[in-house]
Amino acid sequence: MVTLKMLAQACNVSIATVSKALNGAPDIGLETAARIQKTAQQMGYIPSAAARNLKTNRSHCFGVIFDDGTESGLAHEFFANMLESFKHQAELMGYDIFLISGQPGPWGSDYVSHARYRNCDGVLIMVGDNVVSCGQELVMAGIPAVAVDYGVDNCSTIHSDNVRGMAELVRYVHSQGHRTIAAVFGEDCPVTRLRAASFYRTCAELGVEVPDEYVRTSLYHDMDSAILATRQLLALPRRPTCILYPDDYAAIGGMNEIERAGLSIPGDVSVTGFDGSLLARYARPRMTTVQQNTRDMGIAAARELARAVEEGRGFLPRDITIPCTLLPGETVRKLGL
Amino acid sequence: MVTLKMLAQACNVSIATVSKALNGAPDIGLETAARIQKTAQQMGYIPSAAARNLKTNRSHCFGVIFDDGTESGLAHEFFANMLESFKHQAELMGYDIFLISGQPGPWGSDYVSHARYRNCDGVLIMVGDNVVSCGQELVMAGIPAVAVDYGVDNCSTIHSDNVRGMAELVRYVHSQGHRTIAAVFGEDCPVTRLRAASFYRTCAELGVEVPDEYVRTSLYHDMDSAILATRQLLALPRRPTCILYPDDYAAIGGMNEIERAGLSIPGDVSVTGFDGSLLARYARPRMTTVQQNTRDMGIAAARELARAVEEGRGFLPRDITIPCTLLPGETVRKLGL
DNA sequence: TTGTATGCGTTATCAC
DNA sequence: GTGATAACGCATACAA
Repeated sequence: MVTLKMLAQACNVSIATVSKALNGAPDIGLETAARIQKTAQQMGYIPSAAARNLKTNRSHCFGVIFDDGTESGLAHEFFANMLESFKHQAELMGYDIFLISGQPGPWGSDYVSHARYRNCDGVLIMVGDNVVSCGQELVMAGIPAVAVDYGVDNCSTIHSDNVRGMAELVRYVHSQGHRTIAAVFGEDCPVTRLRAASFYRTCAELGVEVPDEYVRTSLYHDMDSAILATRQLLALPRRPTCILYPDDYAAIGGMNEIERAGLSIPGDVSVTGFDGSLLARYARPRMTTVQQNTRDMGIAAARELARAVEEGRGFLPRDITIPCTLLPGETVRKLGL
Repeated sequence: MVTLKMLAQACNVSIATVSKALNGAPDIGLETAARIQKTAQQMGYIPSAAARNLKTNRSHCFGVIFDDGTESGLAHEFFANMLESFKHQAELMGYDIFLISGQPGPWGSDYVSHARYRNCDGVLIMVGDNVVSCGQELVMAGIPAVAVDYGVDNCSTIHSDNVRGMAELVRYVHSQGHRTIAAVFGEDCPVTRLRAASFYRTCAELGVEVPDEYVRTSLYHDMDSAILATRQLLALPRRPTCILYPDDYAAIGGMNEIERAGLSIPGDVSVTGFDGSLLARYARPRMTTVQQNTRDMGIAAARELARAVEEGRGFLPRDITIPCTLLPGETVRKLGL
C-alpha cells in the first residue's frame, strides 16, 4: 500500500508537503506540486478513507436504513427505485452509501449506534422497524437525518403529495360515473391518514356518500389482507362499483380475488392501485393507479440530507412534497350515467 | 463522543486496560473488567470503526458493485432480491454493506480504486460496466471478490443452473406438444451461451429441429428489442407455436406485441420467461417461467466472500451453481398431438 | 514555499 | 493483572 510517507521519501519532501500538494493547497510550489502529483499517479497512490475519517471526523458517506423484517425491503420496487436515485445523486455530491442495519454488532444492536459506529455524515431513513423514534435519537446524537415516506420526528421528510394524488384519483373515478366507491387503506400511519382524509373530503365535495362498510383496513404490500378486505366488500348487499387499494401489489391481490369470485374487471368491478409500479403497468388489464415520482423523491432526499450536513446545528427540518401523477389504465370502467 | 481515553479516566485505569476489558482479553481482572464494561454502557461508549480500520487494516465491510448506467440497477428485481439476501447473510457474519460506484471521487474513478479507498474486506460484483476485467484487478490489489451471474476472471462465481433450467423448460414445452419452438436470447455473454447451448442440445435430444430464423437475439430486460424480435418471429411463414424469452420482463414485452398482432396467448402463441419475478407471477395469464433462486444465490455469495476473506492468498476461486426451478403458468398451451 | 510536530481513537507489544 | 508506548495514515497549526 502506498502512503503519503512513501511518496514523501520518493520525492524528497516532507509528508506535509505531499499532503498539501495532493489536496491542492495554495501554498505549494507549482513545480513541486506537479512532481508530487505525477509520482503519486505513477506509484498508484490511493488515500485511506479510514485515516481521513479519523482525522477530520467526516466520513463522506450517508447511512441508509433499509431493513426488512419481512421479505419486503430492497425487493420493494417503490423503495428500491428511490434508493437507486438517492444513491446516484449522493454520489454526484461526493457521498458514498452505507447500508445501516439493526443487526447486533460491535456497536450494539440499533440503527443509531450503527450509524455512529461508522461515523455516517448523515442518515436516510427509508424503511425499518421502530424507525419513527430513531430520527429523534439520530438528531440528538448530532447526526442529520432525512426520512422518506415515513413521518419521522425532527427530520425533514420527503413524501408524495398523497392528498392531491388521492383527490385526483377519486375525481377520476367519479368522472367515470362511479358513485359507490369503496376504499381499502393500509395500516395506520401519517401517510394513510392523509390519504384517507383526502378520500373522505373529496367524496364529500363530490356529493358521494361513503358508508362505513365501504372502508376497510389492510396492510401495505400484503396480498392476504387485501384479499380478505376484497371478500368482505364483494359480500356487501350493495356491492361497490369501484375499489381503491392502498398500493399496486395489494390491488393485484384484490383483482385476483375479484376474478376468483367470477366477476370481471372492470366489467363488474373497477379497481385502482397506488405507486405506479411495473406490476401496474404490465398487469392485464393495465392498472389505473397513481404514480409516485420515486426519482425526484430520491434526488430530493439526497439534496436535503447534504444540506442538513452542511448546515449542521442550524438546520431546520421541513417537509418536501413531490407531486404524483394519475396513471389511467383499463381497470376503471366508464359507467353510463 | 466517548472514547477509550475518557473511559480510562472515569475508571482510573489505563487506556490499554479499557481496550482489553472491552474486547474480552483474558488477562484482565474479572472485577475490573465488569466495572469498565458497566461504565462504558453508562457513558454510551461506541467504538470508532475508522480507528479500528486504520489500526487493524480490516473494515469488516463488503463493497458491492451495483452500478446502473441505464435505469436497471437496484430497480432490477432479480438483482435487488439477491442483494437483499446477500446483505442479510453478510450482516449475520459481521460484515456491513458498502455500495461501490465508478463515479469519480478522491480515489479516482473506477470500482477497484473505490474499494481500496474504503478498504473493503471483499467485493461482490453484481452489476456494472466493464465489470469483467475488474475482478482480475481486484484480486491483484489483494481484495477478494465474488461475482454473481456474471462470469468474472479469477473470482468465484455464483450462478443459476442455466443449463438445467433451460433444458427443463424446453422439455416442458415439448411435453405440451410444441415442436416449432423459437427462442429469443439476450446479448452475448457466458450466461447467454450456456442457455443457448442447452436450448440447442435439448432440442436435438428431443428431435426438434431449430431453423436459424427461429432464433433471435435481443437484450436482457429490454422491451423494445424483445418486441422487435417478436415481430420478426410472428412474420415468419411457418409461425412458431412457442417463443422462449430471455427474461420475464422481455416476455411481457413479447406478450404485448403478440396481442397487438391480434393473436391470443396461449391460444395462438405460447410464451415463456426466465427469472420467476413478481411480474411473471401476477401477469395474466400467469407466466410460465424458470425461477432463479435469488435467496440462495445471495447467501452463497456472502458465504463465499467471507471464505475468500478468511483464506486470503490461499483462496481458490470456484463456480457455485444454484438450482433453479420450472414455474409452470398458463402461457404455454397444451397442443393436441 | 517547505518542514516539524501533534493528535484523531484504536490495537498490540512488552515491560512491570 | 495492569500500564506505558508505539504505530496505523492523514491533516493541519505553526515554526522556519
